Amino acid sequence: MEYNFREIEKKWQQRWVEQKTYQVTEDESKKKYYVLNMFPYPSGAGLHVGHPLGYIASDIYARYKRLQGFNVLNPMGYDSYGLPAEQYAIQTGQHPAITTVNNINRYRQQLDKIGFSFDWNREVRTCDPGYYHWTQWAFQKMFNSFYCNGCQQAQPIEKLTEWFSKKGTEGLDVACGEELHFSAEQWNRMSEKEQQNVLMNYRIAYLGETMVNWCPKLGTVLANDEVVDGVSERGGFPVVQKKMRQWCLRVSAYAQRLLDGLETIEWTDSLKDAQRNWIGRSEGTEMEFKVKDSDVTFTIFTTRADTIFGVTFMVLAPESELVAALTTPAQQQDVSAYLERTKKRTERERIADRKVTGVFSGSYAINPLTQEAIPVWISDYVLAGYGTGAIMAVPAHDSRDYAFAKHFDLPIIPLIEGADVSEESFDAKEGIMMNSANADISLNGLTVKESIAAMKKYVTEKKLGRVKVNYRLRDAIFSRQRYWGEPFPVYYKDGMPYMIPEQYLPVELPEVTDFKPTETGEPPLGHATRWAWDTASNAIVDNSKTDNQTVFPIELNTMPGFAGSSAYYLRYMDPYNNKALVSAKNDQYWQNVDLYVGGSEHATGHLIYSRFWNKFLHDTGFSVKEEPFQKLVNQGMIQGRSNFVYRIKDTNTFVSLGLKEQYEVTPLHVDVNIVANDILDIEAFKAWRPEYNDAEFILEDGKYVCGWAVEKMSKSMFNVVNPDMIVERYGADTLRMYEMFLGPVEQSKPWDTNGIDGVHRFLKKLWGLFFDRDGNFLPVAGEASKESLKSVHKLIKKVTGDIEAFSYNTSISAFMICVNELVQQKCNNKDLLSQIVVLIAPFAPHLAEELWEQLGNPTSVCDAQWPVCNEEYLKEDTIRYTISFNGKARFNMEFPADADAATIQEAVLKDAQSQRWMEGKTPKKVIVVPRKIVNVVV
RNA sequence: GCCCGGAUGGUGGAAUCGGUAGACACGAGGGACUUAAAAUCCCUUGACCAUAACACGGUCGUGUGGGUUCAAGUCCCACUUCGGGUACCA
Repeated sequence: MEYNFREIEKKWQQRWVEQKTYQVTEDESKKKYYVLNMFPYPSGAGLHVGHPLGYIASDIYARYKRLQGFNVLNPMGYDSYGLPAEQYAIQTGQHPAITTVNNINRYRQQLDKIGFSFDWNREVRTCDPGYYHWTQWAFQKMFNSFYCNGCQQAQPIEKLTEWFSKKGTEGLDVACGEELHFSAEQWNRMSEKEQQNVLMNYRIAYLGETMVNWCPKLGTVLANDEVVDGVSERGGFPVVQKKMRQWCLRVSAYAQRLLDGLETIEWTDSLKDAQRNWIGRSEGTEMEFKVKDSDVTFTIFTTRADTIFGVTFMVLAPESELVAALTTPAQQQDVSAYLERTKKRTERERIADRKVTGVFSGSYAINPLTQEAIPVWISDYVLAGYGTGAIMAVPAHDSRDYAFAKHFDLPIIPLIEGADVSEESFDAKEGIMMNSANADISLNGLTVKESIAAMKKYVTEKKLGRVKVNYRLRDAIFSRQRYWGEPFPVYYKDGMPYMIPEQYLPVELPEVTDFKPTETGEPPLGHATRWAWDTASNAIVDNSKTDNQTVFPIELNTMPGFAGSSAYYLRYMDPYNNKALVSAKNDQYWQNVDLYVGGSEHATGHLIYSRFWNKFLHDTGFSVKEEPFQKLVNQGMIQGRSNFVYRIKDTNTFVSLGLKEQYEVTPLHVDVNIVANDILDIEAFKAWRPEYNDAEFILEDGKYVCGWAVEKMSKSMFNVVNPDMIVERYGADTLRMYEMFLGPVEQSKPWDTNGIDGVHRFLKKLWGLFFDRDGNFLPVAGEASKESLKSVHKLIKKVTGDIEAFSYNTSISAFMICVNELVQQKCNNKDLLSQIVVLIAPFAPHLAEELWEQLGNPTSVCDAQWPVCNEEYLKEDTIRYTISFNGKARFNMEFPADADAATIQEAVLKDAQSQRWMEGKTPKKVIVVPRKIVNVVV
């Protein structure tokens, strides 16, 4: 009987649905295991063969864990808010909700064919009001919280107002936008509006005037990680800097905890490094500089306090508030002109040409150690947003300062012995200091590291400044000028934001007919006619009723993509709960994600935001674990493998790859689906496009050989392979196994359908162990042969280890070896074959179910028990040693498995063959590597 | 520039602690079965040398150049090159 995968897969997919095989419930009697994939954005193009890679990998793990007796949560959902649906809506007028649902349905159809063990009963969609209820709720929580630096935790804002009313800002140590100073008295005298304005400086979700990445073409701001090379990640449109009032999340408050948390989770080092770099912790010193002939002082941040004796000028960022204060009347004109010029240059231009520009402010600062007057310059190589927006420049030991000094002909004082600074600066933090002394302190003779420490101490003691830690991590901008996103549950009274009361959430996205910004430049929600909040009736009402008494306009921005994806893993734990994001009970049971699988492109976006979001919820008592994703695996990208044909110039004749050098040819992409093993199906090619109907071919060995290259998988390269097609031709089990067989999960690799036959053959061969050609069922109960026991138990050990290590490709190889051995051994032992079925179940679930049923088991193979390797069967009587001379392998000898090194050594030296290789010399040394090698050094 | 990760046959890729490369699979070549095809099965397949043949054997081989070691794909130093991240972060 043949392996009829089509029938088998259809049968079992149906049965899984009917019997709710993959529905999971909280079960205190079992240990939990939570497997999660990064949920997809359902794009219009559907799935290609690369998308399911991570899902298959995690599905295998989920099924494996279930077979080991864990209660496994393996959910799936959709990140269904986003730009493409909205862009499509703008172009076609089609409502994004409709395209989104269509796309989701298409995804679902495709996913269902692959046989995942997802519990679809727990599906979430970020655009579903029942879901974004909790996104809005979390936002309000953040609005009503501040971050206490002392206790390293978010706390309710009431605690802060209480403090203010008693002590003002005295002794306050909290995360804030700018340092404010007021007394309790002053606070108590403030109007409500003034108080609200002050609180905005401390809230974790706050409205802030910030420089944003504005994309005029998309009409929206973008987060830093949505901007790539100065253009938008989606669409590739130019992005400019613009100051806007935006909702922000005080992610920066969590910088240290985000850093520390990395130590407690099992992620790859490269991913942790990427996050560390993104957070960018840097320990340094803040130092005060007096301005000459003025009572102004300003603060700079430096990591190289040791180089203070080499400061020859100071630089302010053009946007710095100090610029106005330090510009002298004589320099006013030049400075204004410079500021005007830098404003016009976009970030992109600044990075692209990297010209040294700047202007002298006219003021001088006093070096606190040398008392020398040093000029203060203004230049755009100093950023307003980092540190204090002002630096001390040490051209000898900083390449940027060096370039500036050379350009404007400023002095360069070397501070490190032996450093040649005539051509370039010496930036390395190593060497012995010189030229660094005054009456009070000398760094001369110390190493750089010692000097940094010495200066920190000195600066602190002399109150010249303080030791300070800076982070590169910025607050996240949380407003988007878009339609297709979560609306903010916020209304505006007297220009101040107020939260719509929690019990009236969710605030549902209103209908609009136009998805573009309004004519007055407001976001698309400006088109909504029913978008005002009545505080009297607590309901959304018509805009026309806005009266500034009880009815107020609602926020027109929506939330960004990462809002909905930041806590979805918690929602899967309790998706139908309408009282809470997740019940305490379910949260307590599932804890956090044990294994998270997704692309590394989210390293500095989603994976930072959701860690932040979860830490915040943890602080406020809603998530038991501080870290959301315990172990993380990055699956690699599946690239496309394009095929080419070569057309001879100005003809309709195509020449095969091997002969193309003889002609002048143009390579053209050809649909990979009409090419097999790089051989073109000529008839299919002729039929592919009308202009090729009468194409002619120059063949080699009667075949047309195509060229190939690895490129991104995309329609325009004609290299998209659809999983449906593979499933149709080979079956889902073959697809699943082949995707894993292709190489390590973490590695990026091109999709090449060519090798798939091997895996398919393997499944047929496995089937052949159960059924002969006539359809007789072969397995019978009885005693297994010793060698079969060994083959199978070797496999159990290998596969178990490999799955744990996520090394699926080697594990599939092991299956192939084992099945070959069993075929050779003509093994028909029912017991052993049953074990094979369980082992293969995570990889090829449909086939496994079918065989499991044929073996007479009444329940699903999903509820079988993972076999355990019995080491007894693996024991060998004898072990083959490789005997080498001077490191060169010469011959093999067998020894009893329990022979000790001395016995082996002696036997080898006595052996006739050894005598031959030793040529009468006496051996100097004999090394016995247990179970492997005997090396004789002569 | 900085940080991270790679480089192994015609191809995808194997190879715990350093243990004597190329597992497994594809492709290719040859053969068996078949009227034929498909399917299936068997043999060969890193390069070079040796050999009438069978058998046995030799040299070189994991991006390049050095080094450590009885032994290096694996460790160390320098470099080439390809990915990924990040970028005036003081």
